[in-house]
Amino acid sequence: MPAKPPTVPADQQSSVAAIRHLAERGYEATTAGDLADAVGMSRSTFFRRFGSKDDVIFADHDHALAQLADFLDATELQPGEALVEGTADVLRLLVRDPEAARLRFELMHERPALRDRELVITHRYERVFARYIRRVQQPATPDWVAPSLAASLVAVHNAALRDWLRERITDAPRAVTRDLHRLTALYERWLTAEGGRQRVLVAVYDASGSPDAVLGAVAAQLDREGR
Amino acid sequence: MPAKPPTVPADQQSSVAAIRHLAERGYEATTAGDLADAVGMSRSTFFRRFGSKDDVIFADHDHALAQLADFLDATELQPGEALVEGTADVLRLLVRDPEAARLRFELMHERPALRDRELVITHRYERVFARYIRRVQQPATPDWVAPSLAASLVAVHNAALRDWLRERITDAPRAVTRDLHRLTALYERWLTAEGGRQRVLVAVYDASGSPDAVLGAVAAQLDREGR
DNA sequence: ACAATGAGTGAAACCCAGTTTCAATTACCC
DNA sequence: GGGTAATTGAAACTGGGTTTCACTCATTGT
Repeated sequence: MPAKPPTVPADQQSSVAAIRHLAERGYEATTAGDLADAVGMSRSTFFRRFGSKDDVIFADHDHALAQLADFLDATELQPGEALVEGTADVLRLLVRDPEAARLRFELMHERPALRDRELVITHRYERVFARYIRRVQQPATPDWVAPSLAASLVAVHNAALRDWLRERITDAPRAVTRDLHRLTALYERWLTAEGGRQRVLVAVYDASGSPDAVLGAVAAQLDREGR
Repeated sequence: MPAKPPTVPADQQSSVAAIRHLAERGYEATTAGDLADAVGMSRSTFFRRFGSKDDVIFADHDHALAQLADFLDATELQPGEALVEGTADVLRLLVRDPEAARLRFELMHERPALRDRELVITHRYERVFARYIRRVQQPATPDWVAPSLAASLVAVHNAALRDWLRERITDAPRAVTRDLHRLTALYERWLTAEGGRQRVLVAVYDASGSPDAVLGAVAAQLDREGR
């Protein structure tokens, strides 16, 4: 599989038409020639534009991936927040066109080969995440952290997408944001300078105060520590 | 790509021969027919046995995957330990035949398509891990935990394998065991009953005692909590 | 012993995704 | 307008993977 020319936005509509055609007539039953006809170009041009019969199905991933890379390059957010936001943005993009997402999903059930293809495509996100994490992580972070967290981000994203496609959840970006916050919290010590410090809170309180007063004092102390 | 018959051990030698041939003559330059000749069977039989030109390169993964599934089904180890041991065992198996591993590695550099193929194959480990984690995790564990941890296990494994192939480390199983212990520690609260309990230690002590006495009392209390 | 069944193999024809080549068309630019 | 470069289409070609069929050789039942 050779280098594929970058997908221009105009292709987006064509690709939806192609996906629709594939879903209606079946994946195997549709030849590359049929597909080319369906999107209104010659077989040659079809391959030049989309690279392969499979890639037409995942055309928007190119866009989402580029957007993610740009975002991570430019963001000023804290690393944990940046990862959560970046991942949620990708999901938002994929969820924006429910019809395409659902047809893709059906096709992937019909054809395991497409599942594989999707896997490969989503793995490119992993690489982008890992590169970003390596760039922003604390000094002396072990090598395994970046690939490990990157893989988890993609896995959590994919799980949320699946749940949404199966209609187990309705607000996928919200769900993924919640889950990702908990995930990145696990890695906080390598993502933020404060996370690395072991802290001991010594609370000295007036024994004559009420339990509520003690709790209040502890809460105030926790706030001062920053979350 | 249809169902592939399970790889029998006899194929293992054949597959090494095939890999060697591919590495020597180049991937593109070798047709499926050449490969069939190289391993001493007809083109038809070659496809029946290995399913595809790519799969012959990753034939041992079938074995490793089956071994992992059996191990996780049967083990009595604590979940965290089981995951570490299972993953390390897979790595041990892949590292056992350094020549095959290295040739595979070279081929994957030459042909990005093979990288993709490997990705798909290693993803099957993720599913096996996720299923096991879901089975043993604590009640009320959030849904995202199993896929997230499973993906990390595979990622850490792959990172160790890559480091070993690049000769950045010499004892891959040892390195991966160390890293995986740290990884599973992050998820301990969902993997063990003790990890899940939030504990608050309230130490009431005699203000007239020495600091050492206080520390001693605290230490004793911690011991009684188990660990 | 010997048919019958069935699994494994090879040969050949076949399908189709993806590539390559070349000619035709279009767009662009001075 | 004319010349150049990029885009498109047509057609032939390569090779992976499938299918069909015939053949061999165990295994099994009688």
